[in-house]
Amino acid sequence: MAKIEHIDLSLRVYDSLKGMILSGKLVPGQKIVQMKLAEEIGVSRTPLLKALQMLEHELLVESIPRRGMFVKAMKPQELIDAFECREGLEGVAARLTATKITDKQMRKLKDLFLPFEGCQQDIPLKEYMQADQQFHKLLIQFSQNKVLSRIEMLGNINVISYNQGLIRPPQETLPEHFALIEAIEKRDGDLAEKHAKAHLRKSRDRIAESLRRDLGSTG
Amino acid sequence: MAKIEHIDLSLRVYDSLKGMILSGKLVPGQKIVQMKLAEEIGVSRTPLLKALQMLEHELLVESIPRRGMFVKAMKPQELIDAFECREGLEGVAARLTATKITDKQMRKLKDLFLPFEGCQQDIPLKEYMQADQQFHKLLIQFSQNKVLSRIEMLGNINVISYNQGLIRPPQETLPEHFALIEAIEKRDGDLAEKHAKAHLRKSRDRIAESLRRDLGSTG
DNA sequence: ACATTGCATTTTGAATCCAAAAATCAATAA
DNA sequence: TTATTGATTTTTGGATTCAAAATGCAATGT
Repeated sequence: MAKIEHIDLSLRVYDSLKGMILSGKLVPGQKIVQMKLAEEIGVSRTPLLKALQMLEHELLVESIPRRGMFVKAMKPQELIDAFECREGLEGVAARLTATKITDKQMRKLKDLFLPFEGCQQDIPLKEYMQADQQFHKLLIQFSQNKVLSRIEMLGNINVISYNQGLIRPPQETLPEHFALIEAIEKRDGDLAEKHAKAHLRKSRDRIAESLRRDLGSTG
Repeated sequence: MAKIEHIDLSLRVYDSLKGMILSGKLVPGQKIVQMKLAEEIGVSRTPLLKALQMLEHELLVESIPRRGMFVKAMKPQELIDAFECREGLEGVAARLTATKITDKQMRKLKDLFLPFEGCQQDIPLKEYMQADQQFHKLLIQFSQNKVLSRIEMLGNINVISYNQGLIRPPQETLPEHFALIEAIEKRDGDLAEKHAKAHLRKSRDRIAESLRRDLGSTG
């Protein structure tokens, strides 16, 4: 007999909300009035609140006690902070993955960027971003480190950067991805960590640069 | 006029519960019956649940949907995973701190281990552990990375290891702390990261070793 | 004795209710 | 006109209630 999945309401609300935020349907900075949103989704405040708390840990929602919850508007400095964390964590992930990865998993990693291998100039941004996203996700998954997998924040940083127009061009990052993949294929943990960190370091620098420009123009 | 602090009930419950868990008053593996515990603390299930969810993110509580919440009993492998994460994150923290630390903060770091400088053999374990704990906390604080500071899990790993008797002797780790402090004082980010990572690496190895012994005897 | 079924109890997840804090807005004073 | 005060409404945090799932247990059959 078929096993019926009783998925918690809060999880469904979580998925739905996360989609709304990442897609921009809920705009950054916007106040979330619990009763209104709950009604809109068609649930009570209880599961909504639980979902919001989850999203808070993912840097997608910000809570100010006794004031309310807001769709998080990440400022450049905080994005930089997040990239610094990723640098440490994905460095670890790359090292671990390099020592543990199976051939089948390796295949999966490599396939991700195959569609873009030929094109020299016109890589479709959105598709590339999704591949990038998936790549980093798999890197962590293949590391088999359960604690690492639970640091949810990691997965959103790319989309947030993308939404803010703060990403480097694919022509620049694609070779970096290939370099990392190559190091992993060689099962060279040290080198994999080095490439992963350098990759994220450069993305961080890109944001830091635009932060300096902003400060220069406004302050 | 004095500003009255309206601290949320859930935060008070959180503090109280965290103390109970870390001190061992709530024993690992034990099921948490929400109604019973709420009654014991003298609140309703609402703020208790919020506190429990916070503690889940800190690896102190485990939730199994539709089954209940349990005081987390961390298995060696998970502890190893956590140390691997710390290795990445505190490596970053050490590097950042080395570039940003003020003289006053430097003083604070150095003072932590002064009480143990003289003693060759009989360093009081508990006090040393607390200094260690505080040291790693300050390292992250001084890095001024807000995202890093929010990864709450980091703070508990030391106490958990201590509770499980899985720590190296102070005679071994004290020099490592001094080496890290020295690198920071020289404002040498690279070296600070190297020392921080090596320090945690060794602690991880210590746990991995005991895991191998366990497996050897039971499997 | 041991496994299986069905019933009663407990406990979780979700909805609702309530009080206190915060936001809104109009009336008043500077 | 711009602040300030105070009443009104809204919204949050917490308590309570309710339904459905999980657990425990006893009765039954093998």
